Amino acid sequence: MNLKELATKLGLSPTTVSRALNDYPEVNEVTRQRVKAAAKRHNYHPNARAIRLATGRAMAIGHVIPLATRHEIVNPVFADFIAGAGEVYSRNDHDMVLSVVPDDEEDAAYRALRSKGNVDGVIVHGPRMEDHRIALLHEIGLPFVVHGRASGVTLPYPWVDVNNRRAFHRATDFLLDLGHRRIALVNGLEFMDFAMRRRGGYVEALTARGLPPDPALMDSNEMTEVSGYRAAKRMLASPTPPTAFLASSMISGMGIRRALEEHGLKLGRDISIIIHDDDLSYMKNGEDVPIFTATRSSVREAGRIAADMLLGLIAHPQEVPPTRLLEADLVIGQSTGPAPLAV
Amino acid sequence: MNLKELATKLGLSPTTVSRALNDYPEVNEVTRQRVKAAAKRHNYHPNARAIRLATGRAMAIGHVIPLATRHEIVNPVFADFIAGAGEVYSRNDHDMVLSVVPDDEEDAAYRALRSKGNVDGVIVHGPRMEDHRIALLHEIGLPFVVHGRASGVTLPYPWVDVNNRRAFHRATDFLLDLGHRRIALVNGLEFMDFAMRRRGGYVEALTARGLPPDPALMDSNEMTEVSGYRAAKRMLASPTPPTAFLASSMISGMGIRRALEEHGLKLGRDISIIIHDDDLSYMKNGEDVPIFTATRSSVREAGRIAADMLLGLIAHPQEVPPTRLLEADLVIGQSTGPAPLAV
DNA sequence: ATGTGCGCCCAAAACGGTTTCAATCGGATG
DNA sequence: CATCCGATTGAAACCGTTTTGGGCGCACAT
Repeated sequence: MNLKELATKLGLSPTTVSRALNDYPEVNEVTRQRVKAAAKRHNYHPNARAIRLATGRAMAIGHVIPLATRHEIVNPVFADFIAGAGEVYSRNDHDMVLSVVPDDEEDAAYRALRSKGNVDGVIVHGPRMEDHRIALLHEIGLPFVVHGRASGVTLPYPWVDVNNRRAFHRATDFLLDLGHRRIALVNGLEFMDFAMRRRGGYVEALTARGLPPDPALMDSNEMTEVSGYRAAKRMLASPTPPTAFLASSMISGMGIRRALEEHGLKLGRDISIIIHDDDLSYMKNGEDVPIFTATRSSVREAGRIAADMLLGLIAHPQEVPPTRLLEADLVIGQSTGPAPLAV
Repeated sequence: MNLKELATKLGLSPTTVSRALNDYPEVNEVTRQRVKAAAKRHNYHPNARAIRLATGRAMAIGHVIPLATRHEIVNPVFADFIAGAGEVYSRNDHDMVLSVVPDDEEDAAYRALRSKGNVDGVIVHGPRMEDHRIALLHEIGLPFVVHGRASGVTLPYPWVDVNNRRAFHRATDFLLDLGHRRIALVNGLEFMDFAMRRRGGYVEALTARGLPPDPALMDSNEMTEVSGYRAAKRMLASPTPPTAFLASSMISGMGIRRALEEHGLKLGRDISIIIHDDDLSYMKNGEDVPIFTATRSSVREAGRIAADMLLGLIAHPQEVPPTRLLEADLVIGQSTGPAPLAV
């Protein structure tokens, strides 16, 4: 059942039927109702491929997921971000198209999306410092929103980000207020912009209290259970081990906890942990009571906001790119306590 | 730059240019080279929307992700499955389109995908017992492959699944051989087909040794850290606690471990755990040495296989649907040991 | 010389919608 | 009564490909 068939069945022209269904004002209200009823009755759904060709719009948003050939890490927060963004797309009759490409083909993927025209815009994931994708997308003229920011990029661009710096500053302050002085940072890879900012907040808080940051207490790695475990193991083996950990993710936090347990250290009494909690649906930080004290910010909500922003940008291009900075909550759980008196 | 422009620039008809680029035999080899060179030089990429309309194929595969309105669990294995499938799609010039829809609109989403024609086929995720989606897809004539199986569905249908029953049978046997007699099962939700099969394997192994399954040792819940923790807490509070746990996922396993630690039980000595490990890229079960003894099967590889199967099915429809049963490895880690002598 | 067949290419018709431009009609205006 | 206008509708062009159905020229067999 296509438009032409429906039109003849109604004794109308395809033009009128199309206009009736798309709520154009110039069609008689009676006709419109008749058309809509017939469309429903005959279960007519306009062919998406034809619409896209005719309108020149893809009605789709792209997400390029680079598949790192070496470490092959699929970002764990990705699923939740996608879920949030996807909700918004569905509500607005847009498709979400994911391109999984080897990371050395990422630029080509953006160019292809643009020139083949199968998306109207893209979300940029996991920005790095000086991320070159922003300039690329500007150049090829593909609307986009960055999830995160890219320090060092001078062009203005639209983004949605968590205030990572402030979150980690607060978390560090919280530990300092509890008397901790040797606070370890188990961070993500620091060429990632968010990780750099977190480190910035941590260092800032320490130096504000006259404490020089200790390189031996700073780890930067992929945010996996194992690397959290290893970092903690290494630091705990030191003659002057930390009394508190600041971890970049729930998963690293679990690795740290495993290391602590092997050392017979009781969480919240002998040693403290604060994590950053992306509020992942499959990895809740406890239900009623949080497992870890945490800085929390829902990545799913970030997905919704970014998707909304991008659709808005496509519909009404702005001269000055919109931005949105989300603040993380500090939730107090059972993983933090006063610093033990002796080292 | 579109086909027509390229054609006039070459002094050829669009027909010939199209044929040259698509490697039709009836075009002169010299002409073909000339066309291809020009296409590359002018950076010509055929418009995907036009191709789709003209060919009637969407060159895209759909994945419908129901967004449970109540518990809102985004399946943690989903990201890795998608990554695997996405690799295959990219290699075959297909798009992957994700539809995130409220779960009561899932059927409508499949119908819409079909009638609007924006995908050529779909992957069905998370099949349940008697899953009605299989009949639905048959009815509307949309090619599909199920990731998992649906017991009780009599229609033949294509699927890719892990041998969950055998995996859990083997794991249970392994624990029995170590002398464990009170083995707990911390399972996923048992209306899910995979969970049912796992329970089947577990019960089978127990009864084969004359041990009646104890309902108090069987938990069925969402596979989160918290629910693993709770199940373990509850069971450990019993006067006759288990000496071993069988967990449906890495994440539940971590929750169980947290409970054990609170009870001061040493993993691998006082108590054993075997998990099922989907080999998620962001949640490796250790690197050199496994954290948990586990039944392991890469969900990412399953994604690749399912995608391949679906593309094949679309290109060459089969009368008898292909199926693929993957066997899980049993990898021995440090979380298992002989049953303690006293209860 | 006359078909015949093949190699190569093109004009035009799809594909299924949207959009531009024009037409019709009844009623209001002057 | 002629004209103009707003309300409706339709014919046809268009979006950018693929595909159908020739067409032309040349070699080869008859």
